[in-house]
Amino acid sequence: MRFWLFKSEPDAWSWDQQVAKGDAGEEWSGVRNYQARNFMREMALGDRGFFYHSQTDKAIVGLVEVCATVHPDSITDDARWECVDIRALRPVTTPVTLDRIKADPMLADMVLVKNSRLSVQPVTPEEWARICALAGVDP
DNA sequence: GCCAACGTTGGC
DNA sequence: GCCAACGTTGGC
Repeated sequence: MRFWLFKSEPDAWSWDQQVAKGDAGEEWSGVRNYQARNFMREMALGDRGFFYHSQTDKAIVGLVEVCATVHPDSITDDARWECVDIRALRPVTTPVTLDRIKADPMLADMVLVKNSRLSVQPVTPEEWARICALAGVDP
């Protein structure tokens, strides 16, 4: 199993909206960046991810699971763009903020820190375990 | 609201 | 194929 991070502006698509979709999940549509799309192509069913709120919160607020592998993005006819579906697994107990991540030597190399603009990004198993511990949530 | 970083587009 | 111009993102 691999680990990922999905970034969203809460004004556009929030954790609460994701939770409201239940186990059926929702398309992670709207990604228009090749790097991000390529990561989604690598995702397998059951892969886990962090749900990160950019802009206002700047924090990881929940855990998600990939519930459909890559398929055409339904909101465009442009065949270049594909996406996966994700569903909410559980919320974190303590949101892990960007400041907290930057302050942690174990997390200093995260893509979130190195390339803040990439909206879908890989997370290492070590980073996954560390952030789950900080968040007070089962991995 | 500003600005830096970065990705994409299009002219050559 | 290069590179300047432009648009977008996201932290501050």
